[in-house]
Amino acid sequence: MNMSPQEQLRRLKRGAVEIISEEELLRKLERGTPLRVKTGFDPTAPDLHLGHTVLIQKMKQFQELGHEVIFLIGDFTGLIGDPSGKSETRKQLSREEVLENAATYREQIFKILDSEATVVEFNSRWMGELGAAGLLDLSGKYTVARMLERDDFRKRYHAQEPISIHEFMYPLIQGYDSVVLEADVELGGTDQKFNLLVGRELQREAGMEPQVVCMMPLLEGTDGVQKMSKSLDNHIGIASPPEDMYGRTMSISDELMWRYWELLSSRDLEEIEVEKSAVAAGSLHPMEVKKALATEIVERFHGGEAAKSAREYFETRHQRRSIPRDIRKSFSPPEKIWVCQLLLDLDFARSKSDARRLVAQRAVRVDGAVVSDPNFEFQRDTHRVVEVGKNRIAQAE
RNA sequence: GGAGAGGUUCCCGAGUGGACAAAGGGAGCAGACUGUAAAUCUGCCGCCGAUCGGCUUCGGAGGUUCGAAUCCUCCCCUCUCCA
Repeated sequence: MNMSPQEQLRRLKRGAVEIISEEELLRKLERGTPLRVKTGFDPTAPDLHLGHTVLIQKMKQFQELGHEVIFLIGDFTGLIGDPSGKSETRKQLSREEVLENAATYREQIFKILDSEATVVEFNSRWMGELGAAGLLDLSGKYTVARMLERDDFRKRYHAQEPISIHEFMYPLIQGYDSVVLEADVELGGTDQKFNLLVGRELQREAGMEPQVVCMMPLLEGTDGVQKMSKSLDNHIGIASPPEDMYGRTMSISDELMWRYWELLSSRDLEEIEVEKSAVAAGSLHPMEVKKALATEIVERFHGGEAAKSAREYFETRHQRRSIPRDIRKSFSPPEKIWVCQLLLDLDFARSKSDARRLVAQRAVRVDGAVVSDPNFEFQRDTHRVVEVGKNRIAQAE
């Protein structure tokens, strides 16, 4: 794609929270040769969700502009676990697990990126060779005081929480990756700022031109408060079934919806603004706008047909509150079975006690009728569909 | 190495011999209300074919006691100060 450096910069800026620095990026773009754009991913969470796609979309944009995108799987750093999260320690992954996760990653990421044009790297490739001496040398390049500048470390330090020495290695290794890969640009979430900047310093020290860092916002999860993450269960997975994806999108608040539009949709910002004011003026129902958003998202990962049927499913199940024709989950019951046992078998309840509670709370329905007796028996010959709350439904074969 | 403070259910955090399956908050689940919105309100939130009752839980292992999350012993882990 032939585009002036200025125009490229303008496009690349969209959605980015901060670029350090824009001038440097412009200068790099002016060289006219493809830039090496690095983005690192942890190998422990192969289930990508919409939050990740904010970053991946940006990678794609670089790719479309003719730059070389490097998808780095931090299999070595994965052994440490990025300290930015809550979990201090992370279990070690076996070689097989890492490879398996990496394969899942590829599969998911190439729904968005061009697999031909993407370079996939593993940092164990050079970290393995670095050795203990090399690692010591690397750790000599930074000081404890500077490490404690990192917000996360500082907070934990002041809160008198444990910080293991090896956690300090994470930013250093990530920075070293940039040195090895000779990255011109590194993409990351705003939470990566510290690590990204370490890369610049290590490169400078190695006599290289420091990478430009480009930070993308962290997408809030469906709860609208915390960042989207699998462990908080506020995520929308890009591999999750269309109905689920659609439903979860619909459950976000109206305010959050605009954020999703901005960060996830390919629609023009101006167009989004128009809709926003129409909703504010009352001439457009927010639900309709949200449905369009949900449709666009499902479409991207599952195609138009799936998006359409997800919408239908949603309308039947939730808006009309009737039992949809197409139920994903099915089971083959014995002649008769105690409801609580059935709920447990279907994974609709954690335990029989839990199942009993659900019945007591009038959350359980069989063929649309509320079950109020905890001793209720599900009969194969007369019953068909079991529901718990709004989201759990299964039918007998 | 020395001195001190701690480790409680998914998370935070109260509880220092019985009234403790363990306060309170958060998360989660369900119900009401709705646009499956969000917010709000209400209930639930260890397990057991069980509204009684039984069993398992308070870092780990033992012990004292009619009775232990609470007392004692040893061990493991975290933090702080001193070295």
